[in-house]
This record gives sequence, C-alpha cells and structure tokens, in this order.
Amino acid sequence: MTLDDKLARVFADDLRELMMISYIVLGNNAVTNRFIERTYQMPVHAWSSLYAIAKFPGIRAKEIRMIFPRPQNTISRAISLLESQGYVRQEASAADGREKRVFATLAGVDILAEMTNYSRKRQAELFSPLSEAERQVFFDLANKIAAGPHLLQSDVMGQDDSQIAHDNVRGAGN
Amino acid sequence: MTLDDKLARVFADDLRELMMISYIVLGNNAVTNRFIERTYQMPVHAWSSLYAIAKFPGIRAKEIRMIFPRPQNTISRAISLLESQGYVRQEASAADGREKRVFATLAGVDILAEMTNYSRKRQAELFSPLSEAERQVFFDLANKIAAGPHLLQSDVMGQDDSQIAHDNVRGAGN
DNA sequence: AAAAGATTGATCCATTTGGATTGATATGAC
DNA sequence: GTCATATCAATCCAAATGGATCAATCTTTT
Repeated sequence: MTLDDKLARVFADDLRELMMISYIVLGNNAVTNRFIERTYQMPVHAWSSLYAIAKFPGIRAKEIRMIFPRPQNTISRAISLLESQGYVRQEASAADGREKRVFATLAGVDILAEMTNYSRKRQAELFSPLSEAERQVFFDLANKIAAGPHLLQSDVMGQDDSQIAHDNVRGAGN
Repeated sequence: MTLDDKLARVFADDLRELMMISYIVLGNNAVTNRFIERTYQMPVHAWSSLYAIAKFPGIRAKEIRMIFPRPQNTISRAISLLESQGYVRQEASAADGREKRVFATLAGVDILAEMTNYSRKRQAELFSPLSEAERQVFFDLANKIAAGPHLLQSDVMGQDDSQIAHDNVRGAGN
C-alpha cells in the first residue's frame, strides 16, 4: 500500500475530521513556523502576539493568551522578546497595578506589516484549492465550531484545570 | 472592548481563515494533549503513532511521519517509548536492512481502542455545532485543502528543506 | 566492483516548552 | 481594617522539541 493510500484510509475512518484538521494545521505550521523563525528571528508565538498587540493597542497579556490559546508563560516570554527587539513597549496599567498594557512601536508596526503580507500570500496559497464561495462556506462552518462551547472546555476529556479555558461564551445561545 | 469583541474582530480580518483554523486546532490540542498525557502517560505523538501502527501493521517510521507531519526524531522516540511500554514491537525489514517494520501488540491494540473511544467522543463534542450535512461539507472542503499541492510545499514561504515535505502528490491533477 | 551519493532510523545537544511556583496587587469576607 | 482568596504576569526547572549528525544499509555511477 502506498503512502497516499494510507493517507486516504486515515481520512476515511472514524476519526477523519480530527485527523484532517490536525493534518492541515500541523502541516501548515511546519512550513510557517520555520519561515518566521528563520526570517525574523522570533518564534511564531511572538508574531501572533505582535499581531494582537498591533490590532488592539494596550491589550493585556491575558487577553492575547485567549485569542491564541497558548499557555500563559509562552505569551509572557513572547512579549519580553518583542520588547527586547524594540517591537513593543509595556506600560503599567493605571486601573490595575498587576496588569501591563502592551503597545506596538513603529518598528513593530513596520515589521508586522511585512510579516502579514507574507501570511496573506500564504493563506491564499493554502486555500487556493477552494473557490471563493467554498472558502466562505468553510470559514462559516469553522466559525460555528469555534463558537461552540466545547472547543476549550471538554466534557469527555475531563475537567479542564488548564490555563487555556476561559469564560469565553462566544455563540452561547446560538 | 471585551474579549469576545476582540476575537470577533480577529475572525473578521484579512487573515481570518488562518486564524480560525489555528484557533480551533490549538484549542483542541490543549484539551486533548493534556488528557492523553495525564491519562495514558504518553505524549500525543505516541498515540498518533500507535494509531498508525495498529491501522497499518508493519508500517515504517518514515511513513508514520508523513501521515502525521512531525519531525523524524519525534516519531523515532514515540516508537521507542511505545516499545518500552509494550504496546508495539519492531522487526527488521527483510527487504531493506535500514528499515524496521512496526506492529502493535495485543496490549497496544487494547489501549488504542480505549483511546480511540475517547477521541471519537471528543470529535463528536467538537463538531456538535454542525449538522451531519454540514460536517460532511466541512470535511470535503478540508480534504480539498489537504490534497492541494501547497500544504507542505510553499512557494511564498521559501524553499522547504525541512524533513516534513515529501513527494506526496495527493490530488495532483485534480 | 569500488566509490560516491542517498536513505533509514537513532542519537546528540542546545533551545523551547509548559506546568508549577512566586511575588505583587486586587477583591471579598468578616 | 485585617485576613483569606483570587488574579496578573514573571520566573523556575524538569521534560520535550527539533535541527543536525551519525552509523548502517542500499542505490547509482563509472
């Protein structure tokens, strides 16, 4: 049996949906992470964080971690790396002394624009097998999954004591 | 702006498709990996490997790595862990002295059945926001993306000298 | 058939990861 | 107002990760 036959059989069985989306994201990450790390001397999480910081000036570390479901210390480190590279700056929150608000610098905005440009092209490349209409349908369905209550909180895989789950109720009641 | 508003804005912008599928898979992995590691004392890659080994008796390490796009040494280590736990055994290939063929033991098949059962339930939970018809559409579209030529080989993100890309031509000519 | 090159899987090792802890601040209970 | 509890972000540290190398084997070239 060839490799392609094996892949086809994996994608034909019980767990096909899980296998398929993992395959896509892991495969894409292998390509993307490597590129970002080699080109910009930062881990992918730093780029994700910079993206969130530029998009939401003054965002808190805690919020970044909910937009990109990663452990807390990952984000903490990403921010401190970005700060050391001069791409973001932190300010103590006036309202709450525990918090820091993070802002992108001009250099940060610049490099993010460049990186985002690559990502846009990568996205176009990755989704090129789909028509515009299909892309829309795919996105809408994915959005439904993400908005569901069980992405970060599982009943079947035990109580979640991780730092990932949060009180996100996107789509509750839909 | 609330967290949910921020998430909604991320999923409304340029890179929404990439953001969305990453969000789903990273979020799901956080839940799943934690559960597998805590319940079965093995990393998720070991369970993936065991899955492939049970499904394709005598599979080579190299092939597993192409079904689950992960670095070569990750699979090598996963197999040796599974072997030490008595879930798989390796045999020298008669045809090629470099290769080893891997087989699941009875214990391996047993524990895999248990794990697969959890995964099936997890999959049902994760995809529960979709109707049966929607699930099918989502899967078909995802399959198109996976079969495209640019998942593991990117033009826009540089030459791929990683060990991940391979001569998979699934869907070439489609 | 010898030499060069390619491929398989194990191992090496510097870096990254992430769960847990800590220190600082805020909130709630009494 | 004090004490107990909760939350935020940084740090600690054991374990995992992954690129690179290696030894063994197979293939191709000449």
